[in-house]
Amino acid sequence: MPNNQFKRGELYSFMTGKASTAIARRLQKNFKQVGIDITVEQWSVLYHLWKQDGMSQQELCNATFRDKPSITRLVDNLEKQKLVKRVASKDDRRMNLIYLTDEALKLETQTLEVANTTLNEALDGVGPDNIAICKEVLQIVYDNLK
Amino acid sequence: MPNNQFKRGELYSFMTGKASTAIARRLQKNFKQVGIDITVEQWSVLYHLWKQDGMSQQELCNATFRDKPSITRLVDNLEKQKLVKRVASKDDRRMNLIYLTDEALKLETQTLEVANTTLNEALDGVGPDNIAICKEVLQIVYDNLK
DNA sequence: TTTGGTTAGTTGCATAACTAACTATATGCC
DNA sequence: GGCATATAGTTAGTTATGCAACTAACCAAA
Repeated sequence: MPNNQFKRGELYSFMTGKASTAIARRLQKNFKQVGIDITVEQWSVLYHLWKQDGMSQQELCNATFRDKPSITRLVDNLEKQKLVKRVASKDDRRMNLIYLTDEALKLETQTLEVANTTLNEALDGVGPDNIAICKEVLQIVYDNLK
Repeated sequence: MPNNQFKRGELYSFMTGKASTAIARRLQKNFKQVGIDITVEQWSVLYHLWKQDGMSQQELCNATFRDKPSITRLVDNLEKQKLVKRVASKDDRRMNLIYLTDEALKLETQTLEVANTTLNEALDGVGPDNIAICKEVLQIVYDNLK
């Protein structure tokens, strides 16, 4: 049973994710502005590798909420840019373990600063309580649908 | 001056829009399931045309928060599927006015039902007050960055 | 009326997404 | 061991996005 009914005008912004598109665009622009030449999607992969280096592609799929072909190509492109290296696992030769290069390790601090700046631009004028509630709602939405 | 500082773990979900990705995927899946053969991006264009038929491509850019090439191609594909027609404006021959076909008019009610269902799936377990706050926050984010 | 700037739309190129089909390796059961 | 099945990753085809460069039409000022 539906717990909410929406008037037609209310559907749209929720369904199309304008806010998250706007954040992604701004983040991309801010990367560019400080001379960081990676896409936001590549950043999302690096983000998880900074937390735990040597993840498999499948683990990156789960972490980034992307499918396998997407990760294959993101890793392809990151490899081209010499930011990661594929290493075949010795335990299970089906698996590639993805390792950061020194180059990529250097990007961590710099990109997190840019991400922080971007988020502050985005949330300017929003109170901390409402940010918390919004995060919570988005988490529930994700859990409901993933 | 930043009004919020984020711990590293808090950045990610906001920046990558997992929730909106999940909603878009589910909406796409639900369209497919009831035999509606359009992409969610095409739906977002039709959505505005149902409200106001005969918009120009530039107006669709503003309404859908997409750039001009994106709209050009979405309209290309919608035209291929015989859901819209480009009509050169008589007042200003640079402009294309985009008109819905009868086929597309029939889709309105059906897709809005699917969208409503999808949103109810997404927001299951979220209280109305929190939904309102979340919408408000996302609107501010959008306004801050657009 | 001509020139220069602006606006509407298109095209080309690179990256990314989803689906489906594929290869290769691993695993479990007989 | 051998076969069926599952898992990890790749490839191919279609759609979509962002950016930059382009054409065509409009408009305003000299």
